[in-house]
Amino acid sequence: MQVTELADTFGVKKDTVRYYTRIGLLRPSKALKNGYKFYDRFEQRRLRFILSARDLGFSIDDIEKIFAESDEGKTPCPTVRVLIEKRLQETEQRFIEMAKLRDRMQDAVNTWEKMPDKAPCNNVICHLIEDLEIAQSETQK
Amino acid sequence: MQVTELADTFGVKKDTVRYYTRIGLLRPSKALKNGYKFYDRFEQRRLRFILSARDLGFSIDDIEKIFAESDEGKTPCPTVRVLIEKRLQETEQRFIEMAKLRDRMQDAVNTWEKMPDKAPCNNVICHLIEDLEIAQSETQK
DNA sequence: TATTGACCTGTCAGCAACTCACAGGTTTAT
DNA sequence: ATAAACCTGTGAGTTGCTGACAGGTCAATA
Repeated sequence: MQVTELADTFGVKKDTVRYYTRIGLLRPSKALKNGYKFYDRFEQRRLRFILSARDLGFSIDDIEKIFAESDEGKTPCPTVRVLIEKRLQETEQRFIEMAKLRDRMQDAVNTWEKMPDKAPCNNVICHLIEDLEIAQSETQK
Repeated sequence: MQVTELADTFGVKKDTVRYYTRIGLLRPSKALKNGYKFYDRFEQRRLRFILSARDLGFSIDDIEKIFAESDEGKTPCPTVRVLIEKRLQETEQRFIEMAKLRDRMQDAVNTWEKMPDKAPCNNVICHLIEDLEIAQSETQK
């Protein structure tokens, strides 16, 4: 299997496979006479693993660590358990921030509906943005 | 005001101010005799604006567009209204994806609690990750 | 056999929004 | 005068890809 077939098999882009290869997550042999890279069953398994781990929020760096351990014959499971805890916390955090951002944005849209456009005077760039807090506190009255 | 004081005033890093300057969002004069950049009241106002817009989810590129319009004397308000709608949708989308990811991760952690560590055999890299779907469907029985 | 065109390859550059590293200039205190 | 502390601008690195591109390969046709 070379890059195109591998990519198609797993539903990813060729460039993604090439990227994983370049950074060493995949290690195809260059056995083909024309010098093209050849991905055997083992590499296919590795790609499947990479994609599963990616879907669980592991970073490329995490996956490298996991591979390093399993390549040495050690079990990567304890590392995996530690890593996912960390990534889960980060995701939780980013989820919360994202929710806050969404609320701020929604508030802005709502508030702006009642506000007119204004040409910029020398002191103001866009009054919608700059007057937002004031406008919102007015609304609360 | 030079970079350090400006950064401290607005609670951002010097490097952030430098970055905004480098990409042209801030345009300090080089009036100081030692060649250091000087940020006047107007630039301070611009930085405040950048930070407000950033907090509302506008991208650097968006902010550039807004500045471009207001610098020409046009009102950026209509652009701002259009842009925030787009950004809000994107944020909503990412929020949803984040929630899904979080749930997948949480499921994995829960499932793994009942699973032992295993050394990698020649076919398996980390069975926690590779057996996850199987393990989860078993749990549902 | 030559040649056209399609397809395939690896490598380099670029994206967002910073952040870090670093060599060197400036200022202050001794 | 000199040393220490601080400040500056610029270049490179970060994450996880994605796109561009010049050139190699191969099957089919003339």
